[in-house]
Amino acid sequence: LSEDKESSCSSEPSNLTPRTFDWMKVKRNPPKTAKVSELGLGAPGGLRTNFTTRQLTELEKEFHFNKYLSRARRVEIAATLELNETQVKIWFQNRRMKQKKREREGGRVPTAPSGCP
Amino acid sequence: VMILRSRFLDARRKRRNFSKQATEILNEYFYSHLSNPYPSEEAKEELAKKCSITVSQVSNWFGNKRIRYKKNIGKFQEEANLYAAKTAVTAAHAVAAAVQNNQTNSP
DNA sequence: ATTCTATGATTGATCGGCGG
DNA sequence: ACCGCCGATCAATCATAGAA
Repeated sequence: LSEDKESSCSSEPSNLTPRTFDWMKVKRNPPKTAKVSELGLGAPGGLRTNFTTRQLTELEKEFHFNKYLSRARRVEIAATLELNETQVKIWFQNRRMKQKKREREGGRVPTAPSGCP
Repeated sequence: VMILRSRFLDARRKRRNFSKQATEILNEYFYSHLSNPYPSEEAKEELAKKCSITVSQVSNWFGNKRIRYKKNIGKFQEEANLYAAKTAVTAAHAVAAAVQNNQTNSP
């Protein structure tokens, strides 16, 4: 069961070993959203739900109003958009991360190496 | 029908491939750290500077590289050997230089 | 010009850690 | 023990650039 972890620095470059390290074995558990066991639907478990434009628009509107959601508001939004509270919660988390990312390195081009014809 | 796919105006529409040397630098790091290709924030910043790209782009590159590498290790075998040899040569030169320097300094 | 593949970016959701 | 958040990452997908 236990595999060797890592061997620091290799002193021999002739190591053509296609060794498989732990990070290559990492597997994520399938999404818990919409499982087959609940309703007799053809929707297989473990699918990345595609948000509709309407849902995204509403979420975006709400985000502009509040960056963080209260429990009550979350329940409300989830019901309106037909989503789980978890999905709404996660959407807001990801949205906040996205916001921060854009603020940090938003308006800037590292350099302008390529010409502009 | 054609409705429902409007991820309209995503930034990914205009995508520019990284320069050859940037990809070179990123691959060198990736393959010389194949046992754990997860650069720290500091390392990402350094790579970003050397490649003239943003830290996010460095993160994207490693994210894509890791996933695609493990998805099909065989497809990257050549590339892996190529960079392994390259770093080996670099290391050899470094050692040679050190030896030379050592001899001229302390007889 | 058309088809297929390589690749950068996006994003819903997971993992591990932290604090309340 | 439970829950939400953060930061990083995963994994699947999108859309385009480039090769065939």
